[in-house]
Amino acid sequence: MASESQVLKQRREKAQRFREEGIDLYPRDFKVETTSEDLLRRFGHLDPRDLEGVGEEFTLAGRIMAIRDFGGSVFSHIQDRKGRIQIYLRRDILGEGPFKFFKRLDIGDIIGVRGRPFKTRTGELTLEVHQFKLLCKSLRPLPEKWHGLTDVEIRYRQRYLDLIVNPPCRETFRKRSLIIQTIRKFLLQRDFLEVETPVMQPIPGGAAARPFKTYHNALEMELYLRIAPELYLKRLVVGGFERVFEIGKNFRNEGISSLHNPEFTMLEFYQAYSTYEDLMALTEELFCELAQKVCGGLRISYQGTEIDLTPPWPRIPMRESLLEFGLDESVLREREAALRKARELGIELRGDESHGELINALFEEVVQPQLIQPTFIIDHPVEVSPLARRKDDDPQLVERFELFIYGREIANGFSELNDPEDQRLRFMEQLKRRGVQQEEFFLDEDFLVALEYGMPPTAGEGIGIDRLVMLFTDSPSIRDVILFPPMRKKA
RNA sequence: GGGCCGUUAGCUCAACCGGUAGAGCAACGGACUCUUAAUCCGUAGGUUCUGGGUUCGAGUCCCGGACGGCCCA
Repeated sequence: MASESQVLKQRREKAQRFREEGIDLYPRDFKVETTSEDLLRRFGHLDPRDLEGVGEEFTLAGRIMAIRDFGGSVFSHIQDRKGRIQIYLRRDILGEGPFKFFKRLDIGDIIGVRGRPFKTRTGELTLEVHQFKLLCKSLRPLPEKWHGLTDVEIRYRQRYLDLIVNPPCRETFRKRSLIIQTIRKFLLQRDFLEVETPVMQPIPGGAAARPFKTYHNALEMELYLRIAPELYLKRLVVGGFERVFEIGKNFRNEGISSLHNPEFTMLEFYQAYSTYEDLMALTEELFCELAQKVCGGLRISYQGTEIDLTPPWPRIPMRESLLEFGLDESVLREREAALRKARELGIELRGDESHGELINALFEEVVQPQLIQPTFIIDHPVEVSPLARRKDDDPQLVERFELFIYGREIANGFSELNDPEDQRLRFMEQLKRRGVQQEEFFLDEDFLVALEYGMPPTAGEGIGIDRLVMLFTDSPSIRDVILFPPMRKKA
């Protein structure tokens, strides 16, 4: 660094003086007995007088977040993983030397304290410090204390600062963890087996997306970061793991937006001897449990809109949904009418789309944005669902559902296609449709072989965890629920 | 990829029509033994994102670039 700011220089000089005085700025192994939250829970409700009877001392540690110096006494707040607690230091309790030393500490330093809880005149539970120890010297000033840190660029690039000074940020990521734990428990309780399948795949399948490419030197082969775990999880169902799930990262080499991140976390689960109807019911159950645990009820607020998760949620066939939202019946009957309508709406098209693809495009344009309350759209065209089982009474449609909330796709599931012949046909059709413009040409023969050994009738589902967390934490952008979103290199 | 907006002290933000770049917090020195945005007195702190251009003079106007945000494809 060419020119260091004044504040940084002062801090380094101070640290240097401490070192010269023989003070260890980074000592090891300070044992903590309790947390701010624990003390507040145990003593916060007590009467000041009753508290005087508590002679016990407690040891905890945290980062100094505020200092109010009164000369002979100092109030300060320290922050640990559970929250903040006020501490109180007095010259006549600590003695001249230690008291003076404390006054030389900075906001941002980490200290360990031991003392007795009491209540101040204003009723705040406070630790009267009898001993303290510097545990880590901070060399940089923290962002300002009451505006906090608002610069989004710094919040993403230096997430640790966001976490230190912005409580809602900590809350969001705690909730993210709680959501994942709740999902895991929910599935384990239902006898699902948690598995891990390859992230690096020779043939990226299970979705339509551009993959990231990499190369393995020893194997001398090109590998792709997975765009979905689907085909591997179904191999496991063939293998007899009748209920499996995986929570992990998928990677799609596509644009970034408030709803899209190149790496994102996905839950996929597969349940044999089930249908998409079973999974819709299971999804309702799962979301209810999540809403209760994370938000305390089934009515949640997202970006100022109330979302009511009370089941059952409407199940609307995709074709019917088009009529419901004002499209003419002719778009369902004739491909030409659908194409005309799509053009009229300004949907970008190649022109050779199948009728089913057009219907799906019309749905996404016209209906999807209006699905604010939880809604299952079911029975998609077969052309946009190459891995789903056809409906027995209409082979042009499949047993599939997508869950939409706030106009966003949150979950996608279907009765799995387990007829290897049909699967091969469907793959071929996909390739025919996309192969021309896509340089990479994939057909997962190994997966087809697995299906030929026989996969029981199975239903499977994927849920985008990041979007789920956005919903339950009222976060407007996917970057708010990803600890370290990707950023261009700083200039 | 396109459009719009933003980037000024460590942080949050000002700066009129182009005329010496300022405040609060943080920091530094001092006073103060129940404060919590503590208070009071004093001090210091700037490559105004970057590179060009216009001008007597640019944080401000023009052009290029970087990074970020929002919207669109």
